[in-house]
Amino acid sequence: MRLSKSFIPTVKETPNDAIIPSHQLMIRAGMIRLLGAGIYSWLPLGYRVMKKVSNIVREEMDAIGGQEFHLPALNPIEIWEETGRVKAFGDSLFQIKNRPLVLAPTHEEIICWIAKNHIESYKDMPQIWYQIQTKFRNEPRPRSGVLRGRQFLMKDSYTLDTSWEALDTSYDLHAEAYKKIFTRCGLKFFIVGASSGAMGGTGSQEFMLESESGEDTLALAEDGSYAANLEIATSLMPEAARVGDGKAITEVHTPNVKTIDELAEFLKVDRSILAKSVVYWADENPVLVLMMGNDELNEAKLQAAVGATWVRPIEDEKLRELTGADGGSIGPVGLKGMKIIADKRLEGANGLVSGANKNDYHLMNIDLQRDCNIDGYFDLRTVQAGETAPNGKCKLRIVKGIELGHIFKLGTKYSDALKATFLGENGEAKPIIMGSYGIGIERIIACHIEQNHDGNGIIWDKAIAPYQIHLIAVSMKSQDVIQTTEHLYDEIQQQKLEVLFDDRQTSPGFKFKDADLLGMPLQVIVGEKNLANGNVEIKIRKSGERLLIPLGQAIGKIKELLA
RNA sequence: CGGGGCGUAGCGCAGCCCGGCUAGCGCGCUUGGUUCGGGACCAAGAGGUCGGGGGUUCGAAUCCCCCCGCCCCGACCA
Repeated sequence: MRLSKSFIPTVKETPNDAIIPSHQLMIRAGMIRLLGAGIYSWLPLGYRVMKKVSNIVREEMDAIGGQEFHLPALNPIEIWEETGRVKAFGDSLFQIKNRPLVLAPTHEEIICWIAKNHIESYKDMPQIWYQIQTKFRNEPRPRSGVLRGRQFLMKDSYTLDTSWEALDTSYDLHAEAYKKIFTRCGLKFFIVGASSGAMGGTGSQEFMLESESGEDTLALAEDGSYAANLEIATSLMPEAARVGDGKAITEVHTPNVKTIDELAEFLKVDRSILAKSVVYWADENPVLVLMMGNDELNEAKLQAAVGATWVRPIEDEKLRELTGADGGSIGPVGLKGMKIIADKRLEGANGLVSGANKNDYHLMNIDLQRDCNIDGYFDLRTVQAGETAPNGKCKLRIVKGIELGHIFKLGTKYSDALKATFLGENGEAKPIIMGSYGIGIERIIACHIEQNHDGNGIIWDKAIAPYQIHLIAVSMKSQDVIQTTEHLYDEIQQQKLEVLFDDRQTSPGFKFKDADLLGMPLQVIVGEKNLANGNVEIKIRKSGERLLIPLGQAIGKIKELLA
């Protein structure tokens, strides 16, 4: 492609609306343009990258036996109602105004619909079905360029299996394919255990990229032995021990003591014998949660523990109505009308201090076994940086991450809802066991730039670079330079290499800056002085290294460097 | 949806507080000329419903009210 004839609108100045490097550079390099919040046009240069990434994904999906579909983005709303997901997605599901249709945010329903109609026997499975298509979600707050958009390109695949064991195999195939995909795209990623959320199922993992711009929080063991989304992360923390032979409960007056820190200070005791009580709504039901000391409650864990579809802190007024006291004086002893659960660290503990359900009073020497009806102990605390990793050998660090992909053992949620069954060997009808696996194509691109750029621009990996070579005619005045670059341009194309040829009538500095901004792996620079000595220059974008090569050997060297 | 910021030429911004000549600057763009190894120089140009609507005023980019859009933080994110 000749730059003089191309539409690659580069921008010198950093756009005002872009904060993170990938977003700024995608705009500056003429890859994308904003149309509305979370809606982007992909311009030719960006679309080349999108196609390359899609092809890598396609190759690896095909390699594990995947079959590519092209599915409708317009879906009858009835199907979504059958699985209860019109309600589950809520406002983030786009609905069409003049027809009972929705814009598909994902495709479990449609896959399941096809399976229901055509998968009849255990002999028809396993199947791996995938698509690379645009999804629509009415995100309340799109952000960070293409990292979170309202319309985005996603690869999803779905596996259909006859048993949970077979699902494990399909799942593992995906995990391996995903590693290859992200590696081929030149990303430094890692895999974390993730929450299954309200989707049910037996497990899920996320492929994450460490980044300050990430929306997820992750706990990572320093020795690499453990990585988990903070929603499910655990650490080794001492549990409360049983002490002495149970003193009787005593009430103490604790005026104006509201927080755990104030309480510890007031009573001159260690935080570890304090049991913090918080009350949450869990699907319309109040639940009291006991945490040790100042341990922070993890709402995702709470939601999973109580099996709720949503949880949120209770309102102050309602709290008073249900317990007779305000937050800070709430406790588990004698509390009626709600479930009480506690963090594992408090399992069976005694000698504890908690609120008396009477403002400005606390109870001491509480024995959870003797004095309370605890409905269950769960891991409910939020892991903090510096805590001991589960293997006991190192510390955990907490980082931000961007989710690139998610693999999910779905189970029978959708096949049950849509009655997608098959006949087993003994003639019995059973629900199809499903898995679902997503990759954000645009996130791969943005993340690649996040990880591979410098002050001058993008640094593409050759696997997904829009072009391999950026050929620069330094001076458009010299006939020698023009003829040589024109000749090189032809030769490179004959070698089936992709080349962007800067044949514009503009100053050398302008061309060099654009070349660094656009970030092709190799720059082939033809200038008058070097050419007079029979040489051309090859600059390696990543290292900045410059090689002087005799003109006749240029093609060979280029091929060698790109091999 | 809560909090904050912004909206003036294609891009980046000044002007607004304290209303007043023809609304400015840099980059980019057009034409001519000079340049040609790190975003060149000279000259001449084109380009604006000052986000939209309403109001106050002799007079509004500027003050008041309503609306829209974009960005950031939070909530949310099968």
